[in-house]
This record gives sequence, C-alpha cells and structure tokens, in this order.
Amino acid sequence: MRSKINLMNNIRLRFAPSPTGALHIGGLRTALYNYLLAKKHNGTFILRIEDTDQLRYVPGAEEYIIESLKWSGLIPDEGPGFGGAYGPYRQSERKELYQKYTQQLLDKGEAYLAFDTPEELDAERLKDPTFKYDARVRQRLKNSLALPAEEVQRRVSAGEPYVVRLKVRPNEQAVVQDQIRGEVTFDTNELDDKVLMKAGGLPTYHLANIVDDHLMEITHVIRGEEWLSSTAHHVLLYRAFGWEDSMPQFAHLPLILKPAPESFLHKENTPVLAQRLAQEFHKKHSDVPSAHFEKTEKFALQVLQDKANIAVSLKEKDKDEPEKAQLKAFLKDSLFGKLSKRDGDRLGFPVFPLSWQGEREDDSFVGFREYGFLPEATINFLALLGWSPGTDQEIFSLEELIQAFSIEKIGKSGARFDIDKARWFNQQYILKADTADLMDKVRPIIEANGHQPGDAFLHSFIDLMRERAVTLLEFWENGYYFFEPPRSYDEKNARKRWDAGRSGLFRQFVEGLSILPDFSASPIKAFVEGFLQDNELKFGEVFPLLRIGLAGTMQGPAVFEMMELLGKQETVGRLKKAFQLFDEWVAQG
RNA sequence: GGCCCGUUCGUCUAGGGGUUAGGACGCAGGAUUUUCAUUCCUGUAACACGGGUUCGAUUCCCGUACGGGCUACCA
Repeated sequence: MRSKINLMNNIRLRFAPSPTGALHIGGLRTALYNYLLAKKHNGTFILRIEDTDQLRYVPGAEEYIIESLKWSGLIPDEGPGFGGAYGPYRQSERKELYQKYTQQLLDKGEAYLAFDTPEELDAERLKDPTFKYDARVRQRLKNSLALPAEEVQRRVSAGEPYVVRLKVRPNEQAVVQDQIRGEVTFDTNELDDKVLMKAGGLPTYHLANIVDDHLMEITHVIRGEEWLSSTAHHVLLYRAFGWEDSMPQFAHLPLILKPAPESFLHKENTPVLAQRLAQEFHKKHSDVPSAHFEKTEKFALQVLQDKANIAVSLKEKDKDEPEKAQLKAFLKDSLFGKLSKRDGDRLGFPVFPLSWQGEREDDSFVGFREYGFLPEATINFLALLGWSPGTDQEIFSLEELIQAFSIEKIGKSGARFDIDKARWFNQQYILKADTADLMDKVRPIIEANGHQPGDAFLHSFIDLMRERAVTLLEFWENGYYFFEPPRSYDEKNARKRWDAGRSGLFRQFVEGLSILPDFSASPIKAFVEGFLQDNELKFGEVFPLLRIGLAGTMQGPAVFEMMELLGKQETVGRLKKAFQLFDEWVAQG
C-alpha cells in the first residue's frame, strides 16, 4: 500500500482516448486536467490508445489525437511515439496480456465463458426491456456456469465463439471513492455480468483499462462522468484480481453541455435552424414519409420560437402519435444534453481542436485552430470550464494552470459550452501576444488569400489590427483591404456624406497628398489638418469619406496610420477612384 | 423504466449557518477616441421548490421538481 506521505509522489496519469474519429473538445479538457495534475506533482502524463474496437477504428484518428495534444502543448511523457517503459501503449498491441489476465480470472472463478449469441441476447431484451445478464438469469443461459462441463468443452473445441463475462456476486457493494463526488455506492444486484473479452479475442474497455492501469501503475484516473456508472464494475474487477489495494484514485469530470438554447436562438437564425433540424430528422428517420417534411419543419419552428418553453413543449405526452414522439425525442437530443460534434456546424462554432476530414462531408469539421483560435486561449478557456482557481484570476498560462490546479476545485455540475467566452479569451491572448508570434500565425492566412506581405508591412498591419481581431481569421476578414482594394463601399454612408459641390476640393486634397515628400502618419496628419483648416471643413465631413474610399467601410484603424501603411501610391489611387464613384452615385441621384 | 450524479445571475463560476451573495462573459448605458475596436466607469441579473434541524438557513438533512449520465461482444 502506498503510504500517505508518498501519495502524491511519482504520480502517473493517463489520457486514454479511443481512435474513433476526431478528439472532442471535452476529451481535450480531460487530457488537460490529467496533464495539469501530473505536472503539478512532477508526475508522468501518459497517452494510451484504446483501440480495442476494430469496428469503430478510424485511420488517422491516432495521428489526429497526437497532433491535437501537441498543438495544445500537452506533450505526453510516455505513449506511442513518445517512449516509456510501460509500453506498448496501444491496446491492440497488448492482446496477449489481456488473454493472460482473463485466464487468471477464469482460474479464480471470477469470470466465465458465455456462448449466447448477440441475436439471442437481443431477443431477450426484446422480450424484457430490463433484461440484464446477471446472477438471477445466468443459470438459464448458455454459459460455463449453467452448462455441463463436457458441453462447454465440446463447444470450445468445436471453435464456437464465446465471450468471457465477469461473474458479479449478488448482495455486495461496490464503493467508488470519487475525488470530486465523494463516496458513491452501487449495489451489485443492479450490476450485470459485463463482457470482459469479446468473441473476437479482444478485450472490452472495462478489462483493458483495468489491466493497463494496473500494469502501467496509474495512480489517478481523471475521466468524464459518463464513466462513473461503470466504475462500479471496475472496482469489482480490481477486487477480482486482488488489486484493490493499489487501485487508482478516481475523479469523474462533469460533462460539457450544449449551449443554452436562449443563447443562440435569434429571430434571424431560428427558421434556418428549424429547417436544418427538420432535414436531419428526416435523414435519420427514413421511415418517416418525406411528404411530412413541412409539418416537421413547422413543429420545429414552433418549438424554437417559444424560447423560454422549449423543454416544456418537447415533453412527451401520452396522446402523441409515434412520429410526433420521435420528433420530440430527436429535438430534445439535438437541443439539450452533452455537447456533440453536430452542434458545431449546426451552430457555427468549433467543437474540435483541429479540423477533421471525415469520409463524408457531414463527417468533416472545422477546428478551433482553423477558426483562428490560439492554443493558449483554447486551453485557458477549457481549463475554466468546470474548474475554478477560487480567485478572480481569469487569464492563465499553462505554467500558471499547473501551479493553480487542484482536483478539489473541480466543479460537480455540467458546464454549458459558451463560444462567446471562448472568443473573449482568444481576444485577450491576441491583445497581449508578441507581434512576431502573431506574424507567424497570420501570414499563412494572408498567403492563403493570395498575398505575400513583407515583414515590415505585416508587422505594422498586425499592430494596427490586433485590437480589432478576435480570432486570427478576423485579421484578414476585417483588414483584407490592406492587401487589396476594397471589394465594396459603404454606399449608404458615402452618399449621405458626399457633397458634389466639394468634389473639386477633394480632388485638390488628393493632389496635395500626392506631393507630400514624407508619406508617414504625422506629416499626413499635419497636411490633412492644415487642409481642413484652410477650407473650413470639419473632421466629420472628411474622415468618413476617406475611410470609405480607402477601406470601403467606416470602421478601421486610424486613417493616417492606414494611409502610411497603404503607401502614397495606393492611397492616392484608391481615393481618386472612390471620389469619382461617389460623384457618379450622387449624379445618379 | 431502473441505477447513479447534479442544481448560485442568460452563461462560466466564487462563497458559505448571520454577507449590501463576489468576479468574469454577454447585454444595456456612459467616458475617452476622426470611425470601429481597445481601455475605463456604471447598470442589469442568481441561491429550483417544499419540509425539517437551528435563535437564524442560500449554506446541513430529507423529499419533490428539473437537468445530466449510464443501462452494447462501443469506448
């Protein structure tokens, strides 16, 4: 047994994702908390790939997971490609180990063989929806506990497929000491005989995770709350192996939930969302006649429009027809509960750290990185989603998070995902980032749009735009006109402010600009101010027109700085062109 | 349905037997500014409900409601 003093020494934590697709943002948070606790105590952070489900295995997912961790700065100390003395770190490469330990359990009488086919079990569940493979029913089923030994032998030698199940004893208690929730007790009468070894010879998560955590000397298991229920079985497994004394400490994290419907439902997007949900519903339930689409959409819209009562209107009623009940259930799943990959493109925000290209288009997603989020900001945002330092500090570097982190400060209740908060964090990081750093990250975006800015230009551009960009992408979106002519002009405001009578005066103004010997902000300023004074013009009569002429919009950095960066030739050219356009507009009336 | 977990402003949360229940995001207003943004100031808004325990409960206990998770030869 570990002594108390020793408890936080040499701690070993693992992040154990399954390579079934892109790593969800909730998974990244789990990785982060594992990493933080490990690093806080100079422990070891391990990556283990749980690829025991060959059916759900997705090529590229492991690489994706590793790239995501690297992007986030959570570098494993051990793991596939990272070395370590406890490998291999891919469960598919540890098959013999699981077989060996399964045999151990079999020998001890803690597990048994079961020959029931999936079809037979489905039939049982059809008969009785509450069917559970447990002590009460196993005597009447096809397993090594119920069948005569000779028959078991015969079936095995005949190569008949079987699974190995944990023999759960009735009338016992499985107690989980959870670091976040305290003591959670389960009655083994409620627990089924979980499959440990699948017919294909691969272990289930339950077995693999216990064997590996034991062999890898994992001291703390931090994982999502969806695992809390099955932890009862895990405790039983440790008991069956006789490893209870070295069982890791468990901490089950509250889940990340979908954003509150009130927060994303606006007049403009409600019909769009209703339509989208209707489409998804019909796609999922092909048995529903497509002629009902309009009806579906109408109901969805009706539900969404009454923002405050969505949950109430989706409540099942006995008199609901099956199709209505189905629709309600679908909408409820789509609008409430844990954050899912669908929510991202449905609502227009990232749910994955990095973009993911699935086989089909509807299995492809844009990541935080590609949306223009900085990894530091993403991590900071995630850290505070479910954990709090107990102080008013909001901005944390990874190093600061390590110092401040503790399991006791993790919250108990689910946290709703809030993209506005994520954006705010990103803005904070952009505001204080090194210009050189931003240059490296913004340059590819500019280049992707067909421009090759020089260092000095890019440097000034970033200084001018950083207060006006919340994401990296917005440097381009809000400041593209530094690289190419405005695509459109704020016509309404131009017309309002353009006085045809002053057309000549403005031409004179451009003329003056074009002969300035030093085209930097302060001489430009001096010139413009002088011009205004000489011609008795007010700021408000000139500046907005300059802005629109230069950038197309009334928003943007200081005009003189803008002119300096654009350069004389570009400035003069754009203004000439714009003023001519304004003249035409006004002439047209 | 069964089992398990949870519930403080719209959201993320601090707090905790006696507090003007604190901060942040958002939203609204104001100041600064050639616009926008940044920055600063102000405002908005919360202890789910019902019973206990107690001199006193938002805080502790029990119910109810609501939310969430699990209920596979998936993880």
